[in-house]
Amino acid sequence: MTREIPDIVIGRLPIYLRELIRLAEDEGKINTSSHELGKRLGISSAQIRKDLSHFGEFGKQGTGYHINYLVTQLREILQLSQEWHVAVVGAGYLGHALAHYHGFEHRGFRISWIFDSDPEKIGQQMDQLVVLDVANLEKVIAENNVKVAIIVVPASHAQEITDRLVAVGVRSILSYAPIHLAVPAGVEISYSDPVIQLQRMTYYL
Amino acid sequence: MTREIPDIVIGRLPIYLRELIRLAEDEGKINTSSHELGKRLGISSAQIRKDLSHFGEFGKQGTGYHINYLVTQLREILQLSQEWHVAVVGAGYLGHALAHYHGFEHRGFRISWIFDSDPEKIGQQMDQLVVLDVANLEKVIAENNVKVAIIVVPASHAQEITDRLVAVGVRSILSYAPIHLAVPAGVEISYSDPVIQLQRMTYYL
DNA sequence: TAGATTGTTAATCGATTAACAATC
DNA sequence: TAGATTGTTAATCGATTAACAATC
Repeated sequence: MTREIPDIVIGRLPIYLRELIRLAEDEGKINTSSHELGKRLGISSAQIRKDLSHFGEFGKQGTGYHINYLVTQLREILQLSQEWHVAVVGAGYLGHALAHYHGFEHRGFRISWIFDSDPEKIGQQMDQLVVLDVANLEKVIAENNVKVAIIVVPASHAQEITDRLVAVGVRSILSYAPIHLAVPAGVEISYSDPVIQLQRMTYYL
Repeated sequence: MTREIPDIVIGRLPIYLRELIRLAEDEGKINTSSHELGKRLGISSAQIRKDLSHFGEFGKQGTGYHINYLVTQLREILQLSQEWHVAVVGAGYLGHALAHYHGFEHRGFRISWIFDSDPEKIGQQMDQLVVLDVANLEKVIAENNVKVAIIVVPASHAQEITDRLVAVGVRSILSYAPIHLAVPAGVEISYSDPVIQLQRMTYYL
């Protein structure tokens, strides 16, 4: 019987991973401790050790964690050893920004396709990509066995696009549309709506 | 003694607000219930009632909630009756997308300034705005008593910009830089890093 | 009135933290 | 060895849910 690992724990692993890479690459550190990592992230050292303990024993008493080793382990756990090809749906300003963003590199993802329905945009070059007709969405996704997509279409079209993506096998969706989307069990969805984030903060002003 | 309302409750209020507006504007509904709202958002009706109960009694037994009334109340709670002027720091692709995004309208925010350090970009028109020299950041923020900012600069500059914003009075920051930022108590910070969100989802693939 | 739904209480469930033996 | 830090246990803390009297 495999223990069910809490979602909230999974959600912190990428944060640990990002900071560990920063420690190694930007600061040239070889080792770190749960205390050091926690201090930098505003997370208790106990929580970091507890989170990691769900997956194995990665540290050594007295010396802490070898950063490169822990990075490798976290990448395995999160299935980031391979590179995931990502489809972006919507070639507006935000789709444009995503197509040009280099922050995906070496972090497990590559934007490989971008779709739009506007005849003016279809065929246009965007960074390394050419904007494809969204009419071919199903064909491209299915043929390439795409599992990850980013939705940057208007709210009015987001549910339809979601349904089409899910129907042809996409199982991880990041949506920038300001709307709650319904997805079947087994499909992960994550949202990014700047207004929602700002509205939470104005409460405290 | 005022009850301390959990952060996690505050975080759900904007979600409720967004869906209530959708119910009213897109579907013409006048009333709703915690059950209906919860079903649409994938949240239990008990949680919605409990969350709202922290702030008062907004519903009626038998008939539920009058949507417009609840919307008004939530806007008051979240301090969205006024419009907050927002400074965007960074006029790259993402800053460009934010400047053109119309999703802030009627939701409590207006992008009023955009800054960059690149002489090529300073002076350029972006939607209704002109790109300002980041050297004038402190002056503009202080003179206009700006409390809310969005950071879209490279990770390498994000902490410096954060410190400068905080020093002149900004207290709510939304950062798109892929890095954890240190802020003093009393300053709220929220992050948006698409890679972090994608990495959490690939665990389940 | 009968049916529906609220606001709230108490119980349950789950996450975080403190503490420490083990050990590098 | 002495100091440091892990992984883990138990205690604490906090959030969610079930249930229901009140009442529209």
